[in-house]
Formats: sequence, C-alpha cells, structure tokens
Amino acid sequence: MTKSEEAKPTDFIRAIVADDLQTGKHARVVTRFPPEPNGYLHIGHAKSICLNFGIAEENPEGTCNLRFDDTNPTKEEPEYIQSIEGDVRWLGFDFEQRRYFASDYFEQIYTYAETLILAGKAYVCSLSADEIRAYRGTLTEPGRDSPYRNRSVEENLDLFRRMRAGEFPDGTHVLRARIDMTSPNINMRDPILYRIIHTSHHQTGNRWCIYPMYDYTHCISDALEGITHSLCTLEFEDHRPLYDWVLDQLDTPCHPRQIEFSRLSLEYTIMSKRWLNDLVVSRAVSGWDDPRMPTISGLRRRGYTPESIREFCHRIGITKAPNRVEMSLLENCLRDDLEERAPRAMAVLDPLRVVIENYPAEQEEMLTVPCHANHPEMGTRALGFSREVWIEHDDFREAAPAKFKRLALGGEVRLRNAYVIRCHQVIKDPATGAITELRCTYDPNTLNANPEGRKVKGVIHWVSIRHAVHNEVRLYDRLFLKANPGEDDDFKASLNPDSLRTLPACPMEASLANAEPGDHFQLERLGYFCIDSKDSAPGKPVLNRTVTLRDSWAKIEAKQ
RNA sequence: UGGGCCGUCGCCAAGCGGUAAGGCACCGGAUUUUGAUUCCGGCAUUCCCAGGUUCAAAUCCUGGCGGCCCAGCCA
Repeated sequence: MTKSEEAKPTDFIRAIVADDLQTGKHARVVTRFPPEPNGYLHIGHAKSICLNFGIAEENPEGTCNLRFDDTNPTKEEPEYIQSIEGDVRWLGFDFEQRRYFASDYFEQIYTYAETLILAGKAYVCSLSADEIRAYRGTLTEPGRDSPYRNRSVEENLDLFRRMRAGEFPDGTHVLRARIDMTSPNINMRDPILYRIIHTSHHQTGNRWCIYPMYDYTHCISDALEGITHSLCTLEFEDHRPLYDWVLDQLDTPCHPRQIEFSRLSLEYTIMSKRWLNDLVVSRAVSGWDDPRMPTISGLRRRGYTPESIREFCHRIGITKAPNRVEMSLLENCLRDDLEERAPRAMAVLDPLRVVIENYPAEQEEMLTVPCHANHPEMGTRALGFSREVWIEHDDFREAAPAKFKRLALGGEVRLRNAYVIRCHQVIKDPATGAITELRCTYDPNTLNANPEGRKVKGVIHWVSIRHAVHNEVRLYDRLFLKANPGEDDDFKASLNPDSLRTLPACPMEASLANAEPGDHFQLERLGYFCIDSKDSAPGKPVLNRTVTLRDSWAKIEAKQ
C-alpha cells in the first residue's frame, strides 16, 4: 500500500476514525469483532472482521479485540468458539491476547444493574412474556406502562437479588429499563435488561441463572474494553439510542461511538446463521465446512485463500446502501490470486482413449514441463508420455462446429506440453454408437516446436494412460438456484440438486499423487482445484474444484 | 399510514456546489503450446422523480416515488 492510499480513508467509517484521530478525540483507535458463538463464521462476518481488524492495522497503535458475545447460553457451544478463533487467524488477523468474553464482565454488568435500580432507572417486571408483548404496543400504537413499573427501589433490589440467587423459575421475572413506553422507537419501550435462564454457561458454568440481554451487555462491554468505535450492521441502528442511554446512566470508563454499515449479501447463497445451521442439521450439506457453504471454513476447504477473501472485502467497500453482490466478484478475486500462485497440472474428467498408432508401443518418455508457464521460477515437473493417452471427451468432435479449435476427425491438435496429433479414425460402440476410442498419429517434430508449414490452433490437455493415477474429483456448483433464496418461498426449495458432482476416479498425472491437503492447483483448461483437507489420504488426494477458469468458448458455443 | 435508514451504469462503488473515478460483468481487438493469463479499446450528456436556489447542482432546499430494518425474556 502506498502512502497516499494509507492517508486516504476509503469509506465513511474510516473517514470518521481518521477525523477522530486528527482532532485528538482519540489517541488511538480500538475496535472489536464481537461474534456470538452460536454458529460458524461466514463471508459476511469476514467483511466485519476485515473492517474492524483492518482499521486497527491501518492506524498507529490501533488494536482490535475478539470478543465473544456470549449472553445466551441456550444457543452457544464451545465448538463454535474454537472455529471462530481459527477462522479469524486463518484470515490473517492477530488478536494476540485480546480474546474476551462478555461473560468476563457479568459481575460488573450486574453491579451496574443494581446502580440503575438504585437510580430508579430499572425495575423488576413480573408480567409474563405474552403480557409484556401485549403491553409493548405495536409499530403504530404506543405501549402501556407495566403494573410493576412503580415498584419501590427496595422491592426491586430485593427481587433482583433473589432472581440472581435462583429463587425464581425461568420466565417469572425480568429486569427492565425504565425509559418510555410511548417511545416511537420500540427498543426504548422499557427494554428487558436481564432474564432468568437456569442453564449452565460454557464459560461461567452454574455461577449465574440470570443473563443480561445483548443491548444492555454490548455497550457496557465496549466501554469496559475502551472501544473507540463500535462497528455493527444496519439492523442495530434503532438500538443506538438504547446503547447511548445505558452508557449515559452509568459511570463507565468511556462512551464508544456506535456506527452502522450494511451487511453483505451474496447472490445464490444465504447468510443467515439459522438457515446455515438448518442445512447442517438436515444433512443438506456435510457440515459447516462443506465446500459449498459460504462459511469461512467451507470456503477454505473449497480452496479459497485468505488473500482472496480479504481482497473481496476490500473491493466491495463499506457503505450503508443495501446490496447483493454478484458471485463473479468473489470468484474473480480468487482467480486473480490463484492465477499467480497455483502450480499447473493435468487431469481428465471425462476420459476418451486415444491411440497414437505411429508411436511405438513399448516406448515412453518423461517430459520435463514447467509448473507454471508464466512463472519459470516455480520449477518443472516430470510428465509421462506414451502410445495411449486420455483426452477430454468434449475436446473431440467428429464434425467440428464453427470456431471449434480442438480435435476433429481428420484434424490436428496439440497435446499440451507434448506433440501435435492428427485423428484419422473414430471407433464407436456398435450397439450405442458412442465414441469409445480415437486412432491418431503424432508428428515427432512438434515437441517444443511448431509444425512446419501449418498452424495448429488448438491445445488440449491429456494424461498418459500408462502413467496415470486415479483420484476422486468433486465438482461444485452454486448451492442455490435462485439469486435470493427464501425471498418468496422456503429457502430450501431452491437448493441446487447438482451442487456437487463426484467423479470417483479421474485419471491424472502422477505428480498429483503426492499433493498435500490444502494444496492448490490449476488443472489446465479445467479450473482451480484444492486438495480436500478432510477426505484425502496419503497418496490418495481428493480434489475439490474451487472455481472454473473463465470460459469464452462456452459463451461462443451458447450463442451458436 | 409510528420510528430509523437507503436510493450514482447489469452488480459493487468514488464523488461532499464547478461540470460523472475505479473494480466486477459485458462487447470488440492483439498476443498466447491453457478458448486461461496478459495487453489495448468500448461501455452513465447522466446521478429514483418533480420543482426550486445558483453563473454553475449527483452534490443545497421543498415535495413526491421506491426499497430495507424494528413489535424475541435472540444477537
């Protein structure tokens, strides 16, 4: 990044931060990423992570905390904590020792609640959940005061302490802020601060049976951590008055500024943790890290790199405008990255046997070919060649359509990194008429050289049958058929039945047998692939197709 | 029709009173032993609409229209 880029804020939040630093409102910036451990992180969280950790990185002495918003033990699991920490680190952000839990502050938060009660700003309400809802009013009608609203400070304190002591069952009492039941902002109609939940908590065990609500907890946690800018998504905009109200009543170390930005939507996928969980539980996918999932762990297993995801977050920007980003933008970030770093290899997904009749049956060669044509520094690899090779079925046509530059009967094509061959005979299954084999000849003078007196435009990939190893390849496609799943029906109704195609044993060049889980490759002319980190065995890699190459032939063909 | 927010190219998105950046997508064309990559070129007389202020408006004012969010003891 150049100095001018560093100095120039790229979005309205960075502009606010820069201004606050400039004016001396803050000496340094402190942000936080506050997930609830109730599911795996997804690409939408990556946007928030890149924003919060990014701002900290870009400013001198800036820091960003990882804080688990763990105020609801009925929905949270330690497994999620592990995955979230791993995903943040994998994305390339370091929270060092700054891993906190809202539950770290439960005692302080409780003390603040008693302060509110003492000040007459909070009361214990003994209405049932249904009654509270009824008293709340609607969007257009004001709410009504709870009959418990004017309990004495002494009674409130006594009741609240007994709530903590476990004297009451779930749902019998709540602690509420005493604000304004007629507020046009429903969040200000005496919001609930504490509820009774007799459930053990993953961090605090059985120490508590009352748990603070998000609105009450989050602002205090921010203040206790000295957060300067509390960045969250747009749906919390209506909560900001409450965020400020709570901190205004209390003597906290500071009063962070909440700023909201729009969350990420991506076409052909979903971002709701509830829905993602549904896919996992219903076995529609193999898990949170299924390579079709928009989760960080799913993208990682699919073959996305941290760099590509960070670049994506950079390109989409930060605004308050509603958005639904095209998948092609994400895919392009990936291609840009993998184009540079992925070594090349060859495999055939839909094999057609080619016999090169003028190549001696007993002969074979080990060709030395570059790992990356545009990056010689990436070295070379050995590639076996012999009389019989597999080529892609789709790379042959008996009668070539217009602009077809692959192999046709009577025509020539180059075998990538090897010789030019000519096809003179097609062998078919007499019963079905399906093409089963091609008889060809090769031009021995075309290794690393163009043929004399003619041009061969087409180049196709291939694998020597004698040298091939066979491994499973998984071809992934979008998880949903609709750009906005669940928009006007059950989201699962638009699941793509062909989002995964498994090819159990594709012939591929032998060098691939040694690939390690997580390794990236470009299978030439097919796409980028990644060695699956879960289902591969030593010497037996499973290849996940990360993304196809751009395919301008497919466009031409579609038009014809 | 209570409150909050948003509306610049198909999709993101700069712009903050001085005469519409950039990326993705798309369309040409060049190079190419990946129909990939790379490279050149094209792609908003117009900024949701209508008035108004101004020498000058996407930017300011007024009024419309369209969209999103909020009635969990979820976050």
